[in-house]
Amino acid sequence: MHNPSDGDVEDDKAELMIPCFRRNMYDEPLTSYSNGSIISHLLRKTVQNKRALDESHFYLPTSAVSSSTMADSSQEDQSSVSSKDSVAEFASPGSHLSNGASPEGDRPLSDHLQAKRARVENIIRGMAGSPNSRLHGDSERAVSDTREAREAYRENKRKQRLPQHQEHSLNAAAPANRGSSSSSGSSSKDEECHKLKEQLQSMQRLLRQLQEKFLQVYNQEDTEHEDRDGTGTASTAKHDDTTPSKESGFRKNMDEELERKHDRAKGDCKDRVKKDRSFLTHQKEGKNLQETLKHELSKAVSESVDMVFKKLSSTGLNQLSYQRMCHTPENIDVGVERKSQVACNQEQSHTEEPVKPQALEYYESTEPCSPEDQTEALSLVVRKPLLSQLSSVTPTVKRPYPLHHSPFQFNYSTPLHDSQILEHLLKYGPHTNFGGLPCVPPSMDRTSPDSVELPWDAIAMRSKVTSSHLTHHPRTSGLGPVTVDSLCLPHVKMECGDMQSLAERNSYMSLNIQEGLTPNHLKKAKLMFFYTRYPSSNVLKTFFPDVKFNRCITSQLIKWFSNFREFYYIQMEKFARQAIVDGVNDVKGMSISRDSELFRALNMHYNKANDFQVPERFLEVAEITLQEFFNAISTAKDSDPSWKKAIYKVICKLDSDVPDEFKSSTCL
DNA sequence: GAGGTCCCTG
DNA sequence: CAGGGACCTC
Repeated sequence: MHNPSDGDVEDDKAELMIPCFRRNMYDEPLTSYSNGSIISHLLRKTVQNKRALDESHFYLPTSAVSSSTMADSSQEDQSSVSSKDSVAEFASPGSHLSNGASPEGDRPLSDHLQAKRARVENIIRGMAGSPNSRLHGDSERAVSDTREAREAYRENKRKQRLPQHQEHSLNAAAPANRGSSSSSGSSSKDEECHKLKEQLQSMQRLLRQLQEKFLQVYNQEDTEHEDRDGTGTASTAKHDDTTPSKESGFRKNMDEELERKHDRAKGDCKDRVKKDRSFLTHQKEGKNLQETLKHELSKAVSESVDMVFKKLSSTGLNQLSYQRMCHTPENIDVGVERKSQVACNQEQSHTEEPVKPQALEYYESTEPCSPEDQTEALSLVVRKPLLSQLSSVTPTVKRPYPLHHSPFQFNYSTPLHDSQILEHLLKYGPHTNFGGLPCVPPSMDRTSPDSVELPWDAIAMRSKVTSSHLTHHPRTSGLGPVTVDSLCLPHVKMECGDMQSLAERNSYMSLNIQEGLTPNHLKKAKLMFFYTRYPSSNVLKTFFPDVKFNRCITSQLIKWFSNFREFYYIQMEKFARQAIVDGVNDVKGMSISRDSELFRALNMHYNKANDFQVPERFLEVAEITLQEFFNAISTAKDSDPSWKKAIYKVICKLDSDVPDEFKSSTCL
């Protein structure tokens, strides 16, 4: 495409860079928004401009350049690369102006130089120009490709330019402002634009200062490294390409443009540069300064972009975006907190000046609305339980997790919603569990799709916890303050009044007449295993008060725990050996968390319904056990037939007290 | 010998 | 998980 003008580029290098510079600065980013035709169009324009200038066909006055009016008819045929087109292209704007620049040849050569100067001035003014005209003008580009091409052409004639991405943002943000550059939006918009403009101007001033210093250094080195410009540009562009953000394109273009500016300025400011050279006598210093300036320059550009973006994000874009979010809150992963915050944002949206970029704040901040406000705003009963769960389970960790994953992780202080209790009371009934163990009977229907799968008694227990045993087991799960302890049904009995009394009677009626052990007893025994691995007969008698103990029953209970231990130790040995096979060298690597496979295996065995919050102490004991096995096996002690006995001896000392709740006769 | 545990088997 | 035998401790 450059072939037509390859031969005569050199003379007007400075000017020729100007259109390129402008495109890179403002127009090229547009291509990233999908319009390839604009690229080719602009490239053609570059060639045409070159030719027009080289041939000194005419002088394009500043006033003409600043004009945004142009006959569409002259733009329709821009696609063809011909001198004729270029003439028409430049002639048209002029012909529409009062001074009516002549198309051909009657322009003296001195005017050419004047034109150069005017264009340079235009560029400089363009950097400090108001974004308004561009904002409005560019918004038209989205209409159609043809329209965009025209508009791009038109833009090419304008002085005022704003970084493309910025305009793009405003485009998306304020479609209502689309229209001619002269049309004004609301007064607040203008204010915003004005502020933006000022900000941009200040940044541009800074940029120019840096640029000048940059040029000094570059020109100082110029004599030694003639080809440095190319590599410098390439490296700069390469550097910026590594930035994956949307800004990178802009920054890249800015840098490229600055490089070109530097070239241009080399031509324009040679005198000044020569003077400057005399001050830069030390190459090394110059290099350092160069690097510093490069850094400063890119930083300034980056900051400028950030500031503009920040500013823009606080204007129409976010008004619209968060309003959209407000209207479709379900599109977001919302807890009720967020929903309520939407309500707050909606309130705020009525004000004309959102102070912060709310689209961002929407996700980051939870402050704007107080919990009281949330409650007030959310009158739906359905949501309230969710709200209370989210806000009270782990106030500091705002992680809404499904209830059915950890049904017992409730805060003691959590007020249980009446409808929730009622729902479960109706669903399961008090008899379901009150007559049995604190845990859910195997036969219990737990397949309810309802998120609250825990038995009603467990729910009821949440609201009131007695808890002497809390002092015994202060450590709780990391997920919630409720320990396994609160799970036990006895809480209900002790604190739930009539209903609990009913359950108690039921319990006695159903269990006291039984002489044998029931599945509920077995389940209770398994849960007790989390606290004690070696319960004495007395302990068993204490915690199974509803069992008529005889030798057989005692033996059976003891046998149960023996079996529990067996499984426990088998698992420990298995995992310890596996760890050794896997190359674990240090016993410190043998830890057990609730995510551990070993824990899951144990939990599956002793807490199959997973409706019991395993006490942290059990994890500790299990970890110690595992480490004991690990040490014994890794030191080949397992060659001794009775090598496990030493381990048993250690573990049996780690028993904890079983929570008093297990003693309750209503438990069994 | 009673009580308890471990180990094996089904 | 139960049954049963071997073994240990008191």
